[in-house]
Amino acid sequence: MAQTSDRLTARPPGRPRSERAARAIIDATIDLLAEEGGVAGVSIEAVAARAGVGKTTIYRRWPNKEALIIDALADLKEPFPEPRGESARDDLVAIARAFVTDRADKKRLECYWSIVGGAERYPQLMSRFTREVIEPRRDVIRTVLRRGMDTGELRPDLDVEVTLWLIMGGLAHRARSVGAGPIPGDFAERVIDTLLAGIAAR
Amino acid sequence: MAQTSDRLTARPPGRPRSERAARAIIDATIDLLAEEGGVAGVSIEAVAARAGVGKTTIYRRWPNKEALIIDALADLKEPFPEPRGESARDDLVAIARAFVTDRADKKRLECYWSIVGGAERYPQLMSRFTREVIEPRRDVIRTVLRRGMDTGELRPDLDVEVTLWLIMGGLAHRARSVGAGPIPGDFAERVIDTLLAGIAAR
DNA sequence: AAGATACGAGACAGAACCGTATCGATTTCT
DNA sequence: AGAAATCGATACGGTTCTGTCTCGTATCTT
Repeated sequence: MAQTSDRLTARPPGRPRSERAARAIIDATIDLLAEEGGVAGVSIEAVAARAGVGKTTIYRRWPNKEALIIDALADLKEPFPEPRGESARDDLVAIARAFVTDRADKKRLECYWSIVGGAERYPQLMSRFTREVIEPRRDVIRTVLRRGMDTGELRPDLDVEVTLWLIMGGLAHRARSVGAGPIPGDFAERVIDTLLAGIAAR
Repeated sequence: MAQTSDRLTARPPGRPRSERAARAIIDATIDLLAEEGGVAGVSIEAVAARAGVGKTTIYRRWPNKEALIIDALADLKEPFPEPRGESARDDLVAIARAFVTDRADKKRLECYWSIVGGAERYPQLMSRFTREVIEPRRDVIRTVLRRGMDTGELRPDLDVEVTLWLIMGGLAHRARSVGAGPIPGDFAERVIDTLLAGIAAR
């Protein structure tokens, strides 16, 4: 058998594509998306310049901006801390605190706002981001809530979906509101505890 | 005294500026801002075309896009229903319901997302919008919460600011998440009641 | 060494938009 | 009637970006 027909080591002829360039392009895309505060601010030219790459190198891999951003989003979905599962409150506080302080989560959140802001214009981007980044995170919170309902720590008749919107909406909003000053260190705890205790007198 | 010196009726010579054109420009700006999902989508050329107006007519009144949008935002601040004040829950539900269903509030909310999305790029726009549109609304909710604390309907040790973020963040997020389907008719009540009762078992 | 492909750089035409300028027509005051 | 300013329309040069193409160079396989 000729070596060229080995299906495991088969490789197209010529110089292989640079993995390094691909990484630089993805990174530049995410950074720009987070910084520019909108999909409109991410131009192929800006990505190429920041990545130190020719435009050709980008167009060889992606047909247009939207496809590039869609692929880049996959980069934001990965790491996620598994809740310890000892107490619903502790788990929620840990998640909320990461949401507010974690650097990776901060970038994620900025990309979130950039994409949500242009949701009408780029619906594919929005749905992809929702499916790959947001929903998995919602699922983790959902699991924590369900476990808390099972153990009796949370109300058995809890409205899980509404609670999800309250937690994520409250945190995301506060994190974005620059004018409101820096986020207090205990903000995450206060959100969870307010939600746990309720605002009605008893 | 010559008529021309009458300070009340004094008017510069020549054809006066068309009030009708000004309205059409403002309306077109708001509509575009809401539809395009971002400040970037609002171009002077698009505004002129939609308003049926020459670009000159816009530039005669505003020096650039940002100034135009800032003025246009004033249009979103006006009407606001005064809470009835009989019960904190009823007031909060009324506000939340308006937030989710009211047509004017819907447009307001879309403009909100457009502006928040580009907050880094247009900080003036963001701060103006916060001051003129968001804060007054927060104030109304704040008043309702304080009154509820006074009457004993709400906890005396309520964390008002956190509660504000939870309410507005939860509603705004749900209203924006297109992929999640239409908003259930009872969503506003469920948000307020979940918040009132808390999610912890008792 | 030869062939194939990718690389960064940059030229290119075309599109969109900015902000200014000019047009003849219109509206108001004197 | 005449002066003054606005009107919508459109032309203009300048900027930014798109997506294609062509350089000369670099890196692979055979």
